[in-house]
Amino acid sequence: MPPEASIPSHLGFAILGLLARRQRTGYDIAKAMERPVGYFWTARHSQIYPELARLEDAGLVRHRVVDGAGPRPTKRYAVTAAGKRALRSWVASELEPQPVRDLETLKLWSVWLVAPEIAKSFVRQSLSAHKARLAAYEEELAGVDADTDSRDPGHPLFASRLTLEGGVRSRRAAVEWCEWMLDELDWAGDHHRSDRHRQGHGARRGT
Amino acid sequence: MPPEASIPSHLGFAILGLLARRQRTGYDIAKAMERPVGYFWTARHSQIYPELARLEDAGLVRHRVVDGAGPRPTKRYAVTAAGKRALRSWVASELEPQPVRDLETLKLWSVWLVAPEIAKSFVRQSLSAHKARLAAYEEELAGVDADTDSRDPGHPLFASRLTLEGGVRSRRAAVEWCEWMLDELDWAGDHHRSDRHRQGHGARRGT
DNA sequence: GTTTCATATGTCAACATTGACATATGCCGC
DNA sequence: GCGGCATATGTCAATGTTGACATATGAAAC
Repeated sequence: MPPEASIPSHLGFAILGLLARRQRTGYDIAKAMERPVGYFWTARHSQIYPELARLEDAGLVRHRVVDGAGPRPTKRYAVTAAGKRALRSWVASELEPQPVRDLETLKLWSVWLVAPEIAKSFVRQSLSAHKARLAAYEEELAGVDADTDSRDPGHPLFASRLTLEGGVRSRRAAVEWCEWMLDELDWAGDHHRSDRHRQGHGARRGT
Repeated sequence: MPPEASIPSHLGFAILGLLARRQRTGYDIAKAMERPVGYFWTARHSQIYPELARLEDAGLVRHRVVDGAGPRPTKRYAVTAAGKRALRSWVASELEPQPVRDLETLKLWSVWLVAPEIAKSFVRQSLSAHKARLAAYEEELAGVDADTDSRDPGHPLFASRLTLEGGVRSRRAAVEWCEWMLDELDWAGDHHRSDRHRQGHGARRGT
C-alpha cells in the first residue's frame, strides 16, 4: 500500500488531468503547461518535478525510465488507478470559489489617473492580446471540432471542445469590450477637452 | 528623501489604487478586497498590513492615527505624491502577460472522466455562480452609470464603469457558454444512451 | 446579561510560485 | 567544428499567499 494519499494541490490535479489523457515525461508536462493546458493553468518545470515526486509518493502516478537525451535518466509518468479515482472524485466535488487575480482589470481600474491617449494605448494593447488568443483558440477548436470523438462525452476531446468553446466566447466578449472602451475614450477625450479649461477641484470620492 | 522606492508588488498597486481614490484604514482596504476590488484582485488582511508597512517605507503612502475600536491604534492611510506618480507610471507601463489560473476550466478539462449527469451538475454550479456575479455587476454598474462623473475620463467612476462593463460582458458570455454546455451534454448523454441501447433518435440543433 | 458581530491591527508557519543556477547529449545550420 | 536549440531533470533562495492564532472594545440581537 502506498502512503496515505493526501489530497493533491491544484497543480497536482492539472498534472493528473494531463496524464489521464496519456503518459508523459515531466518535460512534456512542462511544455503542455504552455499550451493547451497553459490556457487555463500554468507552471514551470521547477514546480512540476517536485509535484510529480509528491504524486508518486501518494501512489497517484508511477514512472518508468526510458531512453532520452537529458543528463539524467528520462522518466515517463503514467496515472495509476488510484490517481484516476482521485481525479474523478475531484471533478465531481463542489467547485470552491477561487481567488481572482486579473492584472489587466486592476490596471484599468486606475486608468482615470492617466490621459485618455495613454488609456487608449493601454486598451489597444489588451485588444491585440485578446485577438491573438482568440485566433489561437479558434484554430485549435476547428481541429478538435472536426474530430468525431469530440462528440463522445467520455472522450478527452469532448472536454477539450467544451473548454475551447468557452475560451472563444470569453475572448470574443473581451475583444468587443475593448472596442467599446476605445469608443468611450474617443468620445470622452473629445468631450473632456471641450470643457477642460476650468472647473474647481472639489472633494471627489469614488467607490 | 525616503529610502529608495523599489517597485511595489501587484498587491502594492492594488492598495495604491484604492488609496488614490480616498484615504482608508488597513481594515477598510481588506474589506474593499472583497468588493469591489475583490472582483479582480483579492488579499487577506494578513497580507495587507505588511504591504502597507512596505509602501510606507518606500514613501508611497503615509498614515495618521485616528480614533477607532481596535485593541491597537487605528491608522488611516493616504497616498503620497510619490505614490500617485508610481501608480500613474505603472498604469502607463507595458501590460506584461500574466499567469492564468482558472480552476473552473481546469476541472472542466477532465470532465470526460465522469458521467454526463455529473458533468451537468458541475456546469449547473458554474452557471449559478456566473449568474449571481452577473447580477452583482449589473446592479453596481447601474449605480455608477447614473452618476454623471462616470463620463469624465479623469474621474475614478469612469474607470469603475469600464471595469464593470467588462465584468458584465464576460459574465454574460460565461452564462451563455454554460447554457450551451448543458445543451451539448443533454444531446451527448441521449446519444450515448441511444447508441448503447440501439434506439432511434431525433435531430439536434446546430453547433 | 450574554452571545455574536463589526471594528481594527498584527504575527507566524506552511504552502505555492518564480527565476536563476546546474548539467549533458544530439541535431541542425553555417 | 562550433554555436544555438531542443531534450531532460533537478535544486535553491526569494517572494507571494493562505489560514490560524492573538487581542480588545462597543453595539446590537436575543
